[in-house]
Amino acid sequence: MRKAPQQARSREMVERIVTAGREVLVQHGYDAFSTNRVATAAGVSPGSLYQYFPDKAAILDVVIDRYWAEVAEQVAASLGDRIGEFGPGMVRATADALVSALEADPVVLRVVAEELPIGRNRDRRAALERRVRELVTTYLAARPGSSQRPSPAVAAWVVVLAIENLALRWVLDQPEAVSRDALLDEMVALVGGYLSA
Amino acid sequence: MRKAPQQARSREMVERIVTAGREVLVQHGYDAFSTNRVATAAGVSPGSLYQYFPDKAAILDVVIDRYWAEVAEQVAASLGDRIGEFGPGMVRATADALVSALEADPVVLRVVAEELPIGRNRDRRAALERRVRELVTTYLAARPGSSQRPSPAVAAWVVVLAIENLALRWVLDQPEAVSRDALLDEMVALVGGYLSA
DNA sequence: TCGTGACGCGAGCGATCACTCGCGTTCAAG
DNA sequence: CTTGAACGCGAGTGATCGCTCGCGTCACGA
Repeated sequence: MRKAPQQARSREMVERIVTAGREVLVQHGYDAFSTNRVATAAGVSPGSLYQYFPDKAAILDVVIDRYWAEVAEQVAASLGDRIGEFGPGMVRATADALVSALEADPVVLRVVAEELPIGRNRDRRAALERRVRELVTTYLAARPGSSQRPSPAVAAWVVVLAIENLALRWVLDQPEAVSRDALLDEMVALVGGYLSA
Repeated sequence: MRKAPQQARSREMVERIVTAGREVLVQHGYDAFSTNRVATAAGVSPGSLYQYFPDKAAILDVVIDRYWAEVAEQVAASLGDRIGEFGPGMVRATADALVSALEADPVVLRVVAEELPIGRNRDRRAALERRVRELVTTYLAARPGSSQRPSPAVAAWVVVLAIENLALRWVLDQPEAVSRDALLDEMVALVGGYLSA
């Protein structure tokens, strides 16, 4: 941010810009995400954009940050709530939370996950994964069936990446052969089978 | 393609354009992938590009197509060779083939998988996945430990997506905690544990 | 050898882009 | 009320973009 908005009207303007950025992204796609278009959609002059955002990418980053932060929040919350539980129910609940978070706004998800150059998401998604992975690591280290073959950290890496991709692709591709319940069943089987292999 | 090159020199020019496109993509990134730059890198005039390519995206598509087709070819070949075998060795060999294929040109992989709008890759990657998934489906349907809980098609979907993401992220992120052998071990454990869960 | 179509060229067009700057307006502190 | 800073504006700048077009060159069948 070039400078911090101090008055209420400027804070509202920044909000309008970010919201408009999200809308332009969803409705017109990444290629049409131009500063002039975002400014028009926000009902703001192009010059006003640059009062608080250093460049076009900064606007995009805020939009992406907000999306992934929201997803991370939901998953981490669900995971944190059940960190004491053990067994398949906990896996299922967490997977459910992830799928639900991704399902919440599939249009934004599609744009963010399929149309954007992934490099832009990389840091944010890495943060989401790291956060979840650490929770899973401590969970695995504490679970009863200890003396696991892979270290908790490695096992967490495997589980998180596998589940993440399954959830992402299920929401985006909606494979008709796999119902939502079936997806969760397979996730539980995948994780359970792996950890007790 | 706007029209097919008929003489030898024009076929060579198309080749130079595609090769130059790959180089521009690798060295300057997606944002700098402009027709003028590709033409300059190929030692060709901008006008000549449009004799055989309808637009900029077509050049990019050929570059991407070639990359994923190569990966798919290697994985499918390895999978086809061992379609009769059963047991963890087959899983490991196939995973090894995938990792090797991705390792072969990590620079192109990084650009293709991280910098490009994924929408461009989508069809090609979907083709790769479908091809592999079908092979895995027939493999699962024929394997001894039959009467599996999930249908072979669903199990193949799960296994392919999980392994694909693990391989991709391992090659791209090179997590120091996970050696190449350890990665393959975990993949075998993941698949084996899942299928016998 | 000649004619014809395939080929290759590159200046340049119109459009769009990210971004700036000078000016008028609004807010809030004193 | 005064005043200076924060704010918002939008025409405009220079650059770059994808792409075209008219012209000269070359390969090849007859």
